[in-house]
Amino acid sequence: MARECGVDVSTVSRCLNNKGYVSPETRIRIVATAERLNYVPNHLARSLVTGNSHTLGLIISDIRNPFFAEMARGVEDAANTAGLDLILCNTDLHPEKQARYIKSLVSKAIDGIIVNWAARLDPADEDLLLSYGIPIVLLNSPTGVRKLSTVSVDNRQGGFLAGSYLLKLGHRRLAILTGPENQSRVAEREEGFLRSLEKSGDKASAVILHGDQNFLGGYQMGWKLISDHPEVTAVFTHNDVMAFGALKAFSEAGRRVPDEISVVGFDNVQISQMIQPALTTVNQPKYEIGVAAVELLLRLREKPQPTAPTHRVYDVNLVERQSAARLIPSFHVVK
Amino acid sequence: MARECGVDVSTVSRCLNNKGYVSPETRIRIVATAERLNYVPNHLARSLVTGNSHTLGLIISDIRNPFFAEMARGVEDAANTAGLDLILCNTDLHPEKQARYIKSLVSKAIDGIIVNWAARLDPADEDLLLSYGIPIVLLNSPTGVRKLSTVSVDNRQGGFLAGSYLLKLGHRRLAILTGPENQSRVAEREEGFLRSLEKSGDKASAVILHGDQNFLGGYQMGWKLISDHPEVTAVFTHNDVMAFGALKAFSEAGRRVPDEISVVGFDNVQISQMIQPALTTVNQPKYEIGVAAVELLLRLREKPQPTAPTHRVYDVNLVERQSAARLIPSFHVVK
DNA sequence: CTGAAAGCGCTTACAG
DNA sequence: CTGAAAGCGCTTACAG
Repeated sequence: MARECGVDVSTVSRCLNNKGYVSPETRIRIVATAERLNYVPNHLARSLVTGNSHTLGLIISDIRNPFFAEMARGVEDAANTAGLDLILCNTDLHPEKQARYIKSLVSKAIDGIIVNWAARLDPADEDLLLSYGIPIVLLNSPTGVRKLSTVSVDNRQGGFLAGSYLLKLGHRRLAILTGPENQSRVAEREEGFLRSLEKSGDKASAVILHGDQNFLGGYQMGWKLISDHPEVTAVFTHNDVMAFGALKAFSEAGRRVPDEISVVGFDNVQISQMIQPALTTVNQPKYEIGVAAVELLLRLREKPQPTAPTHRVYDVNLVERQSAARLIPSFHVVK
Repeated sequence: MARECGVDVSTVSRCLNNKGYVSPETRIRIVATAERLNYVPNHLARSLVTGNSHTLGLIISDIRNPFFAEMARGVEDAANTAGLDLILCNTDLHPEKQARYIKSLVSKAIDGIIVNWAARLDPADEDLLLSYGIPIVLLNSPTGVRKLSTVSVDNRQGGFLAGSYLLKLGHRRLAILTGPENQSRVAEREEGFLRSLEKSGDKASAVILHGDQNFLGGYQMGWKLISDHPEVTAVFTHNDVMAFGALKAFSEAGRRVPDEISVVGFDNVQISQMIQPALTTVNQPKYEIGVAAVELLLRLREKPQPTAPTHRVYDVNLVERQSAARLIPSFHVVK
């Protein structure tokens, strides 16, 4: 490209990057030949010199989870706007897979990593991550985060909103279908829900079932609930997909939603408005979370490294649809 | 790292890459210091020399579409197994955005690109793509592909299966809710469906509605169908999400599925089994398509470039669930 | 305003 | 078996 044009590579470099002086005539000539040759500069070589690869890494459990797909789209759009590419990594929450990915990203001089951390985060993990010297933002707040920045959602508030809403509809026999207790998210949503019961002063009670955080888990717990606790009239699930599972179980068992049993989910994934009845659920700003994570990353890249971590917490809100309704006493099944 | 250990960088390189001779003693020493220093080799520098970046590009319209999410997961898993990272690009089917992404990937010396091509593919496009000298695999077969390899699905067969199935259930007044006619996929599925009607010999007829290929499009066409063609008892949609939209419209209109109207979708995305009634649909091996695309890419990377393109076409199959049923004459609404 | 030189951190023949 | 040398394709001060 340079010899084709009769100038030095350094001149081409200055020209195409718009830095340093280049005479108008040479500029025109260079741009013209670049176009003619369909010249694509080698970004790798540039990265090796400048030390930044214009690439971001996103580490999540599984892109097939619509929650992550929506968030990933926010990340990708924000990255793209900033001129960065996005490397996608699915860990299935395996810490070893996560560690492998991080190492691979670091070796590619990645500009930053956004990660939905797989397990508990102990101080040693944090120090290791920090030692790589690249910006890192967590998409959740695993217990124990002290030095890394995070973007998350007010899970307690979400649980509280769901509980308050069901109480307001007149329900007193409630249930929570949720995931493994050791996850901070799970614990927080449950806590918020239970706090709404306490605050109400009514003698409302809640059955708590733990299971897998997916469709099948929701389905199984749905059946278990019906057989073990037929008195329950309202259910809060840890996420939307579990709500879909519960809905299926209730339908198979002949329990009509929302007439006989109300269901409130969490996430507000796109499908929740497509199903019948449309799901009442706690909305998380998934796309915005993705965008915010990129923003934090870019800010970390500017500042000197050992800066105080930022924690951005988004509010959630309840989206009323058709899966929850006022308790009709006549429909109330008594054991 | 090299001086820390008292050996030359070239020795470190040979050792860590397991190529060339390294004495057992030095090997041990090198591995030990590498571990102690938590040394991560700079992959960028290596790529600059070897000319391959161990990264793949995946270009699709939108990762939030569950069809692509499932395919993307297949791509990512296969890439990961081969030691490659995956760059994700969402184009929203904008050709300019697509072109920008491709250029960016090429400049990063990407090992290959998998792309769900956005528009028609004319010979000039193909030549441009080929000129980059990197492996490229298309995830669809836009009309006009001659020199690029593709992985796709037998869309005609899918349409045919759906049509035959509905005919077998006794339906004679049918409808197709589909997307814009200029897309080859759309045309093929429609063709296959219509061929099943012709072959049957029955005097069956099909209403054809065109609209947006998403939930809203399916919803709108669902309503339109009910008001303009109330005699129709069975519907085939271009994809599952459109089926969800139609289902919602039918439900709102008080038309019971499958008793009064049957619905068959296309794709078999995970949610199709979660909804009520579970969707009968034509299954595409989405994950396998993603894996196959990576395989083709790797094969292209081995062979000398101007090799004959490969076209892998997957079979589809009908998944019977609850949204389609035998026509019950008494339920048949006559205009 | 432009070219020559050094260097980014590796790999790869090639001497020794 | 190991080191010295050249080079991957750029960028970045620095002369001229």
